[in-house]
Amino acid sequence: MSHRSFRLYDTMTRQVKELVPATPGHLKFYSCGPTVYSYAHIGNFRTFLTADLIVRTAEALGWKVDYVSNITDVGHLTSDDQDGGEDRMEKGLKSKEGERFANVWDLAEFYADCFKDDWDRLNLRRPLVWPKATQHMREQIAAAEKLIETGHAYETPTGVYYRVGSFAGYGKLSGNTDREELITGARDVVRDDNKEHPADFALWKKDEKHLMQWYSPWGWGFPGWHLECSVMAMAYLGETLDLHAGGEDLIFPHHECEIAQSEALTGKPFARHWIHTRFLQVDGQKMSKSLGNFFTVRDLVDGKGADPLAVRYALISQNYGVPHNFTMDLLRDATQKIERYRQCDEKARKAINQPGEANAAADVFVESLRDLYDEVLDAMCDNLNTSVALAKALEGTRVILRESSLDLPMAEAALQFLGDINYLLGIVSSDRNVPSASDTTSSVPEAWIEQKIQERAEAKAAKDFSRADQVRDELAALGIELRDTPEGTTWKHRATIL
RNA sequence: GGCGCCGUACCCAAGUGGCUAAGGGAAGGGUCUGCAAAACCCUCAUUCAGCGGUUCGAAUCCGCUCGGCGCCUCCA
Repeated sequence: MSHRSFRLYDTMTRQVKELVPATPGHLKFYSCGPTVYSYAHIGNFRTFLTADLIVRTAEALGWKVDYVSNITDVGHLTSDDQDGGEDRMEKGLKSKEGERFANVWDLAEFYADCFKDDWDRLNLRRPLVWPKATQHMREQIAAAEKLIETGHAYETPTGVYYRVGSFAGYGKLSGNTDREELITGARDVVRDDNKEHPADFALWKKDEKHLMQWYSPWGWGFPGWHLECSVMAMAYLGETLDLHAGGEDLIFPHHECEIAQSEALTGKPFARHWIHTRFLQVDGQKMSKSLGNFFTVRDLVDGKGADPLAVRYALISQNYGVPHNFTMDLLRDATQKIERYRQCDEKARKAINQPGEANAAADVFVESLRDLYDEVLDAMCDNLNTSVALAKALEGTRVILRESSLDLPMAEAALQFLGDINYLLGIVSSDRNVPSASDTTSSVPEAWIEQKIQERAEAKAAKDFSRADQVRDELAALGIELRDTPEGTTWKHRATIL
């Protein structure tokens, strides 16, 4: 459909290369999702937004996209050790936040639902499916059995382990190919003398006390963390994925182990292209609760009154391949941009219904918007260069807003442009009706606001400007911003982020 | 120790061998407005952390120095 090639950095080959689906124009894409033991934070969402932008770009190119993103609802141990690690679900349940849940299953379901709400609020495309690890236990057990049969895994008194030495390609993604180095690294956390090699990882853990357990050929227990993604990816997308994505921390060990398992199972490459999003920092430092720079979507939207689309804008404003620094300044900046798109959208919609007189500059206008959109798409195809894409898109808003009036062809071109930009970047309006800050923070009745505006209009008409300003200040104190336009005064809730 | 990234104006940031170093914010000036807000227009880096090298030519390639950061079996 398009002559454009979609170029993306590939972690495996360490270079930017064209993303080429096995079936041209049909992308099979798996993106690693969160473990739902708590609310997902904005760093998690930065990674999911990378996947979202890939889906959107591919679709803008006219591709069909089979997009799968999992939800990990099993609390894997924080180590493979039988006594050292703590289960993350269990930890979540024992935390203050977790006190309200009766068990880990309820906790997982609650946070999975929250996760989907936040996903919608940030206007991410929904995947074809959001498979859960607990729904694919049978396949995970079958995969472990097969790996034992083929000599890639072995059973011990504590579980089933993948024999890393049986897979020649182990380390090809991360570069961690030195077995001795792996021993050094593994020694810190993993002390299981039942394993043949310290780098061997668990496919199944025997544990009759675990809060989530299933019956297997090896007795009661639960699956290893890496197995679920191999199994779910293959269940929905086949043995070889076109693209597999995740956060940079997943390169090793998670994706390395997925490759080892999957390729040992099928004898085929697991994914043709790998992409990883660098971590999000906040105020120049790694997010952490102790530093007080740890934000969830709801912290920003419900807590600080941020516009969800502005959060989205801020998170995608830097290329996924370099660390991104999130700050309140950045969010404020993004809020302004989102507001400008809204204004643009309003102007275009108004002009469709009431077009201005024929404008001699219409041809130039239409052409420049078309050219700008092409540049935006080009930028996205160039390894998701969002900085350039957003800059070019913003130039489009200026083209639209500087015209005093739009004739019909211009209005149509403007709406087309905004629609295309929104389809590709998701920053103009949300695909779904989701609760926004103004819905949840508003305690002021609209009728009262309208009454105040009327009061101000009367004061203005009587040239009693001090009275008019007094009304405006009163509303401003409640977070309501007035804007006088030729058609009258409008109002909106001001984002309260400061 | 291993692997990797970054350092461009007051701030964010694109550009990675050659036309005038994108874009945004802030700031200053202007249009509009009763005044604002928003929007629009104009101005705003002879220079790309520092030093040295390669080249006809470098912010872009190479080396060194300084500064900041990430990952290395909990993690998006």
